[in-house]
Amino acid sequence: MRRRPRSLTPTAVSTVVENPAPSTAAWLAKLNDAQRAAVEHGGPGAFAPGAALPPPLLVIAGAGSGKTNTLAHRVAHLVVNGADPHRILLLTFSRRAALEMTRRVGRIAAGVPGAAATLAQGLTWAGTFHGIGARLLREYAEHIGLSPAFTINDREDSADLMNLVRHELGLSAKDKRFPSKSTCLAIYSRVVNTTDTLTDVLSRAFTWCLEWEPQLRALFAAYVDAKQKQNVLDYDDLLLYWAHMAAEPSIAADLAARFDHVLVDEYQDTNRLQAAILLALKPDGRGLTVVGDDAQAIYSFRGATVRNILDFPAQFDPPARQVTLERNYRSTQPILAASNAVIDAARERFTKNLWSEQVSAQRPRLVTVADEATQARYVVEQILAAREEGMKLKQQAVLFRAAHHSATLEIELARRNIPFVKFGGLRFLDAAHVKDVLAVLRWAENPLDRVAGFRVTQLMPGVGPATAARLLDQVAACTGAYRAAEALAAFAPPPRAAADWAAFVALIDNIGTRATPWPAEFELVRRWYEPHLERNHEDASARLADLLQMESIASTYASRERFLTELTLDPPDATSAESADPLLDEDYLILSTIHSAKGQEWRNVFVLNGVDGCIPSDLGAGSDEELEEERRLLYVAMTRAKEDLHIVVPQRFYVHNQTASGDRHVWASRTRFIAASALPLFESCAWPPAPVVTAPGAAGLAAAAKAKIEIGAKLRKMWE
DNA sequence: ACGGGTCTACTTTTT
DNA sequence: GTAGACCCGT
Repeated sequence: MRRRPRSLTPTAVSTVVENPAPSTAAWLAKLNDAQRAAVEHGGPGAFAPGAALPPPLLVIAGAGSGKTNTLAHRVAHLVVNGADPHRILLLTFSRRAALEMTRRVGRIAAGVPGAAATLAQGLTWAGTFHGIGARLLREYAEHIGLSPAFTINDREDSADLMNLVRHELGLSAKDKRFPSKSTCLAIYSRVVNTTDTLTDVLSRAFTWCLEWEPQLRALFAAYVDAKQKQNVLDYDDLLLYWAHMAAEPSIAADLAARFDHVLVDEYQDTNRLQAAILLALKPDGRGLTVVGDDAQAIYSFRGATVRNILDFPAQFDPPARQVTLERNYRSTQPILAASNAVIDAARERFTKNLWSEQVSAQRPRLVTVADEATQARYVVEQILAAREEGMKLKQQAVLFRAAHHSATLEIELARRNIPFVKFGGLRFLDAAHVKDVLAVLRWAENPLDRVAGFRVTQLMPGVGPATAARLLDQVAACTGAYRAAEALAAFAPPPRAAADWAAFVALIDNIGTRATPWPAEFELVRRWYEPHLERNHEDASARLADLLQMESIASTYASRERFLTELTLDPPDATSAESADPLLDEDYLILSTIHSAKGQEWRNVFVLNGVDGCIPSDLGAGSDEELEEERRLLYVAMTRAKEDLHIVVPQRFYVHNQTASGDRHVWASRTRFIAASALPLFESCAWPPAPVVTAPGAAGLAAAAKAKIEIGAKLRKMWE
């Protein structure tokens, strides 16, 4: 599980010096010219409330060019020059990035006379678009017809609700298959985030669903209606309500007046809705700074569009100022040369090539191995060898396109007792027992939440969908403050649930009336749940361990509402080898999807499965646009490396059930993004190295290799 | 109306 | 290797 600081407040240092910063600030001396230009944009003058805000600024920051550092310095610069930190809005891509940024700003400010004291109060508005949206919506809820007690559905919950609605509309009729719940949600989400029409989205990305357009439209209308009746929001609503709120004249002025400066990180991965929010907050662009790199845009599947960053300057009159950071401080020149060769082939781009002064004789390695098992052994041995030379496991990372690509490696790591933490892929929160307990808490928080209620009531033996639906209708019909408990007490339980019913009602009554304070409430729920866990699951003890772990996490949140909201918006996104999580100071290897590796760096980086079919993914090679995004994905992976980079190419890998023919081996070739002309930039080798042999033996080997290739071609033909 | 059993179709990336 | 839809016995 991910470890994270629990506080958003930067380290307070009690230096109180009233002097304003000197005009040529010494603390900016370590920045290069371009970085300093970005930091000081708008002039060294005062940014005190009431003063004219600086014009809009776009910072194009190549990989490893000190982007985070530059942004952090800019925030510190604003504060040093009189800006109120409570009136600075800092939007980042992930919660992790927000914490990192807040920490850095605090650290920089600690070294600047006068700034530390101001910043000790904290940068209160730093977070993701979704997280900040949730906070603002709770605050303004009553003005926009929301109850402030709304709960937030994560993707799974949203899909479940979509499914309930789909059944109610009778769309699960079986003569012709209707798109699955997650497909429906994906379509809906894309319409919202791209601000395109349903017709456009269907014909561009979901052509096989075009015939269902009228039904989908009706489904989405009913879905929106259900969310409103139940007082729940999904992820997209956090942006959508915010955007509408910001466009509402009566609220817009108030909202815009709260923030003098708005800074956005990873702007290349924002979508049109997010751009609309920014424009509503800062119509003339004054006070607005966005930072990003179009070469690293990898989230278009989520509705992000690189047009946001490409079109940013011309959006304003006069156009936004643009500063480009091209000097890379992260990687050696050979790693950059190879990365540049990959991204050079991209169709449309506006950053230039990165350069670095860090010389190295070591080119990135392109390692051919026989299969995935050999790939795993190669990676493990290289990692251990590097550790022998003093490189900690934490300074090394293994990156891959899809979460399951690391399965073979994970087994090998476990076998050799190498601790690791994996980012991306399956979530802790997806486990049934975790969802059960969270559903109880969510239902207590919001009795109208039908997905939660549905789940909770069906934990009772003998209660299925029909009984649950009847019960929930009665809950909705009750008008009292604690309607769930009231309806439950009045409900005649099915015979099989009779024995458990009293305890159930007592629990819901207790937590619904907040009779037990948080976090003791969590323990109460967990104890109530234990017998049901044992009844429903074979491996109850392992699952109970998860719940106990969650209980200790719960105690670090101030309230039930905070716990639920934070957990939904920032789920623990890492899993470790054993259920016990590595101690904070223990050394462990990082495994991560490329998407989750964004913004990070390691001394030694391995990229798994550098083959066509993985990067680019078979599923992502559909259109030119998707293919370009896959190329950028490889670029992002490569530019994570500081000193050593290994791209591993298994000649043969295993595919699970992609077709009716079932599981099978596939003969793979090097990813198409590393063109033959780029090969000199790599050190190509095979592993394990071929044994040194005498001349006759070598001839024999050459013949054998030739035979292998012919067989490979034959076997490929079988499937054509 | 529940719930256990079986069949089938599908598996990227995430706030 | 699994989640969801469907069937059927209780």
